[in-house]
Amino acid sequence: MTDETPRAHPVRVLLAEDQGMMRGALALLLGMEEDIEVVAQVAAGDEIVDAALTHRPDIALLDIELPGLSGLDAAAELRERVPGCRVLILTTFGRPGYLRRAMDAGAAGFLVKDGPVEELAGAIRRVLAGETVVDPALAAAALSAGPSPLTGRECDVLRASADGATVADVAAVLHLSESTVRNYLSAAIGKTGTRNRAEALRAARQRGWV
Amino acid sequence: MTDETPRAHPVRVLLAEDQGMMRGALALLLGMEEDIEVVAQVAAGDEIVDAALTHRPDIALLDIELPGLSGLDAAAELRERVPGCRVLILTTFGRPGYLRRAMDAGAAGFLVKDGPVEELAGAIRRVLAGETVVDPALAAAALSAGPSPLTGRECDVLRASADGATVADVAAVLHLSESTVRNYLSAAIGKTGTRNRAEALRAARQRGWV
DNA sequence: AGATCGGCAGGACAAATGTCATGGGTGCCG
DNA sequence: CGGCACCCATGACATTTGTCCTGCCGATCT
Repeated sequence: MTDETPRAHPVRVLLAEDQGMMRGALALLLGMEEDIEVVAQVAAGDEIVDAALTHRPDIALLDIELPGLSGLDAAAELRERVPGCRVLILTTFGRPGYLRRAMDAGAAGFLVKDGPVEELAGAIRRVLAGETVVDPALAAAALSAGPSPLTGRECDVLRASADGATVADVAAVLHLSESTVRNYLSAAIGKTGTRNRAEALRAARQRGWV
Repeated sequence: MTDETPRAHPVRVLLAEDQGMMRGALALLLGMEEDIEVVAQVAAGDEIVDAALTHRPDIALLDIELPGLSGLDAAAELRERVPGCRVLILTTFGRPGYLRRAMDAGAAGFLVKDGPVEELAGAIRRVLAGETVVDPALAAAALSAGPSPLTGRECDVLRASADGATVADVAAVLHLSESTVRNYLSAAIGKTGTRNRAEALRAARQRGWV
């Protein structure tokens, strides 16, 4: 609660990452920095907001693929309920669509795990200084991808069609008629410019439309 | 250079991991241990053997999903060409089939990235002491899965059917007739006890049959 | 030599999938 | 109010996919 000059106390960081080894390694790594302190670590998306409310971090470092709640959804919720906390997304996949959705969710930065570790602490400091940290190449790709042309239902059906689920399966899960499911699927295939569900799902994921 | 008690020199470790952040963090982490020295880091599977030949590590810490050559294939090659080097597999996915194939490839240990970081250094020491390090629950699952009933061609066709490739696509890639492709696919679906290619591929992957 | 297994292919058939046209219902916006 | 987009549903249709049966070839084992 005592904030005075630029950097009175170390940056308080919340770390959300499901892989134990990665989480531990990152925490150790960040802990070695003079001006950074990892105040909370969580392994599931639905623990993020609670942890942020109790530990009041300056920055939340969020993975996207998390059990419970996606890091992107958690980011959106953080913006509302813990406004003082900036969000830095740290993810395996540099999909253009992820970046788009991260920005929509109010993230202040977007890092891929491919980069060197040294980038991380720097990105945290830059985000805290008010900068928006994004890989320029990725930003370009995200812009060229455009917004999603898929309707909500088309998304649902596409998602439910993963892993070899049949039309009947999807219809049962979503309480739709089989005809309707096929219609949505056909629409999604058309909009993605692909030849079948599998390709459509792949394309939609790639562009962040699901 | 300074020899003390148990070991004359620190354990020489080769680290193969494609995610830069993970690789860097692990290297830093292991480097902090007194008795461990990371002598080489590579990001691609096809660099592993070369690096091992030049740096002569005691242990190779290998991810499975790597560009170029899979960590499992690299492990098999290491056993042949760098016999003094033990292999410890470190992977995201605790699929039973991965474990099976790792053991077939002559790995001395199998760790999942989910576990705590502290496990890692301990596992390295235990492997070096001659132990075989495997998660017991995973070992049980691997045994219950049984060996692959799929023939070589059935595997090929299944793999080529990923991501929505059509029968015609697969036939073209593998230089087969469409009838033949459908026959293999049908056989694979039957042997996996599934309903279509997508499920068959999923099941086969899960059990390590591809 | 005969039996067996795997690779390869063709045909015939049923089931699942994808396409299209059509229509009704809702809510939103100009 | 009239469009407009989205949701949901039918029915008809072409295409793709999955199943089954048959057959040929070569390698391997007994």
